[in-house]
Amino acid sequence: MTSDAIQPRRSRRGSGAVTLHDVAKLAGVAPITASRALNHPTQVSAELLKKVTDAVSRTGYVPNLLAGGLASTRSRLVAAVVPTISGPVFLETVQSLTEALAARGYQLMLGQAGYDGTREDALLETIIGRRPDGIVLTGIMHSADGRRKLLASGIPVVETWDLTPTPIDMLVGFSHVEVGRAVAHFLHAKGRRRFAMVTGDDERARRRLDAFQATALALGLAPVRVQIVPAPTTLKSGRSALALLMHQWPDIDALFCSSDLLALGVMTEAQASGIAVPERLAIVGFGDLDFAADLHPALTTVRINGSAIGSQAAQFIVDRAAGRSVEQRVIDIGFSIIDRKSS
Amino acid sequence: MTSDAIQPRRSRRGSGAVTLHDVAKLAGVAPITASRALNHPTQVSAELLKKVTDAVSRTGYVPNLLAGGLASTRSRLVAAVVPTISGPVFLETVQSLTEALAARGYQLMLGQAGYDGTREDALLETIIGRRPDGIVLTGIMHSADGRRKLLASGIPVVETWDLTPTPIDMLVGFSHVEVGRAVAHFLHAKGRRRFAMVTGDDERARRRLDAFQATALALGLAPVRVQIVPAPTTLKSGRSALALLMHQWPDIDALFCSSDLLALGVMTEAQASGIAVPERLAIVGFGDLDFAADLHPALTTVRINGSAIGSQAAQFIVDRAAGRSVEQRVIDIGFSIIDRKSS
DNA sequence: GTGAAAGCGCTAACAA
DNA sequence: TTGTTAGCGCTTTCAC
Repeated sequence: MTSDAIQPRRSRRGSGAVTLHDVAKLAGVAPITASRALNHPTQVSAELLKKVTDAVSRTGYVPNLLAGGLASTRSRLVAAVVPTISGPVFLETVQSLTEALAARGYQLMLGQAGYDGTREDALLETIIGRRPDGIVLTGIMHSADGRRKLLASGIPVVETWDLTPTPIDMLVGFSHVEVGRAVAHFLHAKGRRRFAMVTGDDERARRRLDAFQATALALGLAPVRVQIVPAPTTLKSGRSALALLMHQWPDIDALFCSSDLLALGVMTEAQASGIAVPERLAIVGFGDLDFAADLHPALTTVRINGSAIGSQAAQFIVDRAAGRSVEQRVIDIGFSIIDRKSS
Repeated sequence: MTSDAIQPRRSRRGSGAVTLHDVAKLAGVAPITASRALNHPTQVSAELLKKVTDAVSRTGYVPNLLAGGLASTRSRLVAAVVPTISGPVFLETVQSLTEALAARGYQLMLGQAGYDGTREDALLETIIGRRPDGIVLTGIMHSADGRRKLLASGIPVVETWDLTPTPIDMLVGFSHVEVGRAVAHFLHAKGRRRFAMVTGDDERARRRLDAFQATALALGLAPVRVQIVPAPTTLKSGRSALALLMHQWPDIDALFCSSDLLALGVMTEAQASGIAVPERLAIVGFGDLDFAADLHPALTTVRINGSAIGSQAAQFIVDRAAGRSVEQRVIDIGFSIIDRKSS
């Protein structure tokens, strides 16, 4: 297995893996020079560079990023916290974040906090312990204690998917209140008058609900009929929510769902029980997931540009790491209502 | 912000964060003793333990895991590689892996290799560079070069979601060939005779296809009609695949889809174009995603116990890290066909 | 049960 | 352009 040409150093400690010292020795240079050749190739002569890269490929050297991070206080690691990876809502954000970071030599580590926030503190501890160059928070968080820990850590933090009045550090999101308002106006303009909402039990969805209700009232409509379902939302809870709603208030004519998955459940139930969409009931989702455009009927939904959120968050962190001062710390990414057949 | 009681050490280098030295000084003990108190509380006196934990909470100390990992050659980090996190197939596995590892003090770092394997090498390099205590591979990988790198790194590797004849190290999966066979027999037993398959363009799905075809032939049936779609599979590609299939071979009576998402697309298209499911066309999916049971009609599908895969993979790695020798290195987790209304 | 010394593998700072 | 020195913050080894 191991080549006879290479004599691994033997010592009481250490992993036994090839180190920069081995590479340097083989190339006939000092360790720091090998380090420079690899990290700042422009600062060394072409000849030396070649000797070092040769030595690297001959030994199969893989830099120890733990050691590098410790010495340079730059781990090239960014942590992202999501409620759960099963929730498809943040996938687009995480995906674009991963790519934007990878392109700049950073790596993403994903943490799941759970919707209830139980693991939040333990998670923060392990995250901060890895000394990431940035932390991206999506859609949750905010025990006072968590805020304090983050602040104390001195690590750049980007909050996303919301606009809070008091951001910890940087922020890229949109207004959930505006979403609720806009959807109410949208449905009203379509001639709908008896609104209902199915919403997951999380804080942001509730803010959309509140604004949706208030706007309906302001428009002189009947009270919004509400069905709360546990987070994370599922197709199943959408189905049963519609069944309950139709049983209690058979005359509703428009339904705003707090996620596209709920909307899919609602549409499934509607189909199974012969409720015509959109004729009898207009349906609006939230998230504009992959499948929304291809449902039958195609789903009207609120689109959030998750990619933009991810790449902007990456930009924030990379700028900070480069020592550039970020003057615009809060970005409102907005949203749009995609008008399709279901409404 | 910062308490006046604590004087952070000033030096030319370092992050300025609270270190174990600071904690030790405040507690009036040697650094190594503070380290013991935190990592092996049973080895120190109760009195000393209290002094140290007090100092920790007063300073807000968060251990630097980079330094710890470097010194101990145990990073308490496990890397998982998936094709993409948008593919819902591996979510259950990743989720249970995360939880099983977190419960044992390990953290998961997620890497996306892409379905084409372009980023595979670069990804491996960064992963190995972090010196994880284990690497879990799901559903992809296997350039000869990648195998070599993994082998050379000496890091425990668990391959999942497949049974390969020549595993790199450890393996927990199931036979895709058996799946293809079983589904063919299942549909045959249901009285279906003219099979079709819609399948994503990835190697494992193709192996299921091959077995499905071969078994159909062995059963004396007509050739399986096949529609290949690009990976990752989507609802949309399911819709258009069914449209194409029905156009060319309107008499097919059973359709095996390589993912539940494809099946959902197929069912959507069937509904949109008035094809009765299961009367005229039986549909079988793969994955048993969350939503499968709640579709209308409920989706018959192949269930893989993703949680079991994840927790077994975690067990493998933790055992290895603890120095326990793993004698059973290959585990066949099996699969089952969940018989619902769509067939 | 507690501590001193040494070193994990790398890079910042300063020289030459 | 290259090298020397001294650490980054922690844990191992060995001694008391």
